[in-house]
Amino acid sequence: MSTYCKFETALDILVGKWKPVILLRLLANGTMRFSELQKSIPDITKKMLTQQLRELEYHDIVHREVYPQVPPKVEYSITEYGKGMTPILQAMSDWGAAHVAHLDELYGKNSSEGAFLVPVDEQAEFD
Amino acid sequence: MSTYCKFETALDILVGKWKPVILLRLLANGTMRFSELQKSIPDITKKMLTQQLRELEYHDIVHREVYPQVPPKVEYSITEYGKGMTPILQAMSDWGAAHVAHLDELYGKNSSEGAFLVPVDEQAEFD
DNA sequence: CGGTATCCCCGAAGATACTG
DNA sequence: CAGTATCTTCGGGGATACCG
Repeated sequence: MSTYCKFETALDILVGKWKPVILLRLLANGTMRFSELQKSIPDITKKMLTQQLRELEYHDIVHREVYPQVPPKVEYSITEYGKGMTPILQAMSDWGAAHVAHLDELYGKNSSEGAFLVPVDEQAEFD
Repeated sequence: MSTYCKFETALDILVGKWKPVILLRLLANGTMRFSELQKSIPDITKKMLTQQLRELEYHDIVHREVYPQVPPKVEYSITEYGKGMTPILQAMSDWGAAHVAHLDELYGKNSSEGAFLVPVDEQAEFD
């Protein structure tokens, strides 16, 4: 379990191809159904969405509310504890943005060629 | 290049199995030779060490100083720009530590069974 | 609708050997 | 000493099918 560095613990929560996106969606939209999440993240598979959500749930970052009815309905949201992450998330986001600028400065903007194909549509925060 | 989330940029720099450890070593010790780094991180291979260092160098986080002599001598250190990361690193570390406590609270300390086999030896900061 | 269960692939990381 | 070069392994993640 290589526990000689507590800050890798923080990383573990953000790592996994989809966790950042999921977190961002939930923070922006508040409460979302499984299918809403899936629609809002075009390329994710059910398997991945489920898996990442379960990990976030284990860490008490995401809350999973099951409505026992047919057809099933499951809603996800950020826990109160999870909201405590926002400052760090925000800090990382800000630093990331600044860093992109720094890289541009160092290597020139041409390095970001065809990027921004994704239209920035509905990102409420942390872009 | 999936650039719809600038904070993944921040993650990229910390991700990679060894980047956190390397960063911590360099922050703690200031300037280190390649071999010093390798010795201080027992399980890393030359290949991995080189690769991760190069990526950090590209991002202007780590400085690489080559002394043209035989046998070669190469020293690595954190750049001034790189030092600007410390607040976030510190924040993540703190949050990580708190989170470990939170998990203990939720699931009990027994979940950390055999951990801490590594003797905590020389971690100057961010533990 | 909100998931599991399987199978499979590819790229990150390990092992080993060689070099200026 | 500080790396490359090459080969191999391993598991995260994708595709697809099925289920309560």
